Amino acid sequence: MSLERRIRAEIEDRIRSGEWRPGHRIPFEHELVARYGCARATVNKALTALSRAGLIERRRRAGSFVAFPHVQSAVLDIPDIRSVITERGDAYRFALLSRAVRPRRAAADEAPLKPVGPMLVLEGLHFAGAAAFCLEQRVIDLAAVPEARTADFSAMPPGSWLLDHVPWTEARHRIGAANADAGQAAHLGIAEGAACLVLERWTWRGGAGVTQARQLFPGPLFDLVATFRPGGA
Amino acid sequence: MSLERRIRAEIEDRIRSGEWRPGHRIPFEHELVARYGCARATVNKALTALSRAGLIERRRRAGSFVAFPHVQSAVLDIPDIRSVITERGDAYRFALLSRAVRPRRAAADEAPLKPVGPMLVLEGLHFAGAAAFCLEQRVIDLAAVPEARTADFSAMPPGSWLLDHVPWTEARHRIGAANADAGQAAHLGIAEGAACLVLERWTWRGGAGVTQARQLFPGPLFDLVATFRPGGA
DNA sequence: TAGTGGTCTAGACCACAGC
DNA sequence: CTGTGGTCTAGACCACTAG
Repeated sequence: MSLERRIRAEIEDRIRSGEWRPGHRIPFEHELVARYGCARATVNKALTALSRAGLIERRRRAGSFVAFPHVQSAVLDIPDIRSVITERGDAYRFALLSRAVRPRRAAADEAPLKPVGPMLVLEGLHFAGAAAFCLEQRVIDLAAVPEARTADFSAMPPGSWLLDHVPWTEARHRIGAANADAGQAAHLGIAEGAACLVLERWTWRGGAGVTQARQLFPGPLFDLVATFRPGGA
Repeated sequence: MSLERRIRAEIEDRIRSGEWRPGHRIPFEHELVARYGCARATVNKALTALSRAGLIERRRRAGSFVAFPHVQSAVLDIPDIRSVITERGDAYRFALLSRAVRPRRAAADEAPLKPVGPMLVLEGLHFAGAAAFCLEQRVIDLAAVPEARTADFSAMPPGSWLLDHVPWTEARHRIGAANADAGQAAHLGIAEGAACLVLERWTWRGGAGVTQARQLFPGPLFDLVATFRPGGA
């Protein structure tokens, strides 16, 4: 453990424990330098990291203060489906349901994918053990990824294949809820109309749209992840 | 713009543009020191920041490399409801629907709130203009926040009130989907059974549970936010 | 074993916000 | 003004690891 991490951890503990409440002024850099007997750069690095994490606010001439959690903002970590399943101890499997090549993109929901060329349209199921975990509908721009036309998606999920072949540089996400239609419900083994969590993802590479994925997770509550971020903007 | 930010931005641009593909070795620190004519600490700070952001991976004796987006992980930013609404240009309003004090916590869904004392149970609606935007059901531990017993929640959302009175130090979130029941549907002005996005939040202060909130957003697709994070774990 | 990144030092100058 | 944090320098030693 580096000294910088130790300084950071000790201050973070005092904040999280409530010993230093929001608004409390934490020691000046030169005071911490004296306390730890180190250079100011080391103390500064620790405090800068705490500031980036939103735990403290720093003001010139005034000092550093425990941040007020002004905004109820938080960050949800969306992990990879495969790792979610395997880390729960279940066996992961992907099954392709359908595959088609469409001459061009549909207008509505694929708007972020700019090119108007042939599109590969896939539908598949992610399994956790024997149970369906996620229904995935995916569109791949064949102009951006011509190799996808001959790729074998029968066992390998398209997301993983794409990662290996066309590393993305940018992604956007949308999250929401939708009632499962009859076909989706049958695939997922749930009742028609049951609420599903919907995760949509668009992926670009160097400004060019690569793929769009729409993933349905059967509810009622999908435990994603929890991350902590106080302060915020 | 500091020199460190400039170095970081220039490298980040080359990665995001696709000029430096995943696996590409970026210049050694001493090469960047020569290129920018600065100290190694400055270059190191820039590269360390890129490494933290997941854009590059650093290996001793080998160098720094553009990271492979191994994991399809991403981060969803969950903003404050009020700011979401006002930033869309709508007027924000909160209306309290019900208020009650329950002798102790219910067993099931409030498990993370450890204390078994009296609980304040609130239900309210967040409005965007005239339309219901979010139905909130909240439980406040009166042992942790005794002032809440006499607080006026008729217009001020409990989340904001709590922020002012009991700044939290830790929060956990869960996200999912649920079918609106008859009562919820009526409040939200949607059909019974319509899929809603559900956001659950537990808040602690110094290890003691403070409050639990369950928020229903009418679907179909709630545009939360999109953040980018390549690499990942 | 040689060269990389990880960390730290003991200074320095500056911008800026409180006093 | 004065003192804080923001940034940078020109070194240094060390741990690790790839060759």
